Amino acid sequence: MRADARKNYEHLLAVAREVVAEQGADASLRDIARKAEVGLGTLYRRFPTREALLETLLRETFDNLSARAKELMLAKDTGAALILWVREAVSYAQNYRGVIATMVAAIEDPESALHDSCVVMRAAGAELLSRAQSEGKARIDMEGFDLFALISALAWLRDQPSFLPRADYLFSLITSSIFTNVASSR
Amino acid sequence: MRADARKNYEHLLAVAREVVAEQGADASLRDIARKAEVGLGTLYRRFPTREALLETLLRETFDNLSARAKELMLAKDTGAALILWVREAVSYAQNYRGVIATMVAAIEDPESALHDSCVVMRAAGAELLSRAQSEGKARIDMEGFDLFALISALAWLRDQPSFLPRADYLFSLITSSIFTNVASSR
DNA sequence: ACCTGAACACCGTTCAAGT
DNA sequence: ACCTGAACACCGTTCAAGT
Repeated sequence: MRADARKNYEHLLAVAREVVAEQGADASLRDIARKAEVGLGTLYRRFPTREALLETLLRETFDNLSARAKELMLAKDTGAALILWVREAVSYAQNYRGVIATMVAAIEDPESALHDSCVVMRAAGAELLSRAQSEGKARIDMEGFDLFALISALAWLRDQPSFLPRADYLFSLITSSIFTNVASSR
Repeated sequence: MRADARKNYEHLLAVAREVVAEQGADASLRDIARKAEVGLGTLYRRFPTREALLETLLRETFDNLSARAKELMLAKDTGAALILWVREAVSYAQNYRGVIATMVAAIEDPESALHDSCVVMRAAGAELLSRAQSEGKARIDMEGFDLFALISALAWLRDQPSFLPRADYLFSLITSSIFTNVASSR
């Protein structure tokens, strides 16, 4: 990449990070380009889709979560390690409002730039889950898929201002289901 | 209302119901007016906001849910009655994709046309919840607020195509948290 | 009283024209 | 190689002009 292009790229990313943090994952791309003082086409050249931009913004987050999962695989209390990782995943997602819906869609769409990262993240959670299950610390009918869904629901709840006052309670309520023994569908 | 106005109104509603069922709660209002063969201003005259339109479309749903709650207050198994009502609420929400986010926002916004209906719905659930609680059939630290949040999360999960294959399981998983005894936040 | 649609200020996306 | 911004096809919302 040429030096001037590189500079544009870096600046674009910095501005995008701010704008997305402020306006959410569906922020106006036009607005980002404008605030970065860059032509709209330049943004599209570097990030052909919105997912591509989000993926770059979330790169660090995904790496951190993977590293954290690896660490937590060594923790003594497997149940606590699982919940802690879920909490961190939700907390990261909170940085970019609305990003969770895009991630959920991406995990079933191999074409999405976010696909691979989401799959890796789900796999990391699945490992922590199955380790807890092997010690009887999590219900055995849950799969990595379900854990990803639970994290998504928790992240979505956090995104709703109405629910903010009870966000911590709702987290503990919903995660408590991981420890119930049977599927009481009634 | 004049006869011609009434006719426009009815037709508009019928078309809106179809389009929203198909495209979700954020369907194009322009598209609705176009398909109803009515000027865009006519739609805005009858439904000054998107919430107003959704409220009219959901009128019947809200009434049904209220009636159902009343019936279920007489059921013998208070726990089963609660879960059944939650299931029906989620099922109704499913008719209009994305409507749950609007409802969640509306419940804290007295200006929204959906506000009152959402509050009534939450109150209906709260009654079923507290009846179950009085018999030890639901954890006592839950409030109507939390039940509404749980229903919202369940409805949101159902709206995500990725999660469809495990939707029933996820319902039973998350609702099982209602029966856990303590907040295991770990 | 009611209806219409142009007008305005926004989008996302593409691509011809420039350096 | 890279950048720009006009062009196109869409929005939501308002409101002057018509019946």
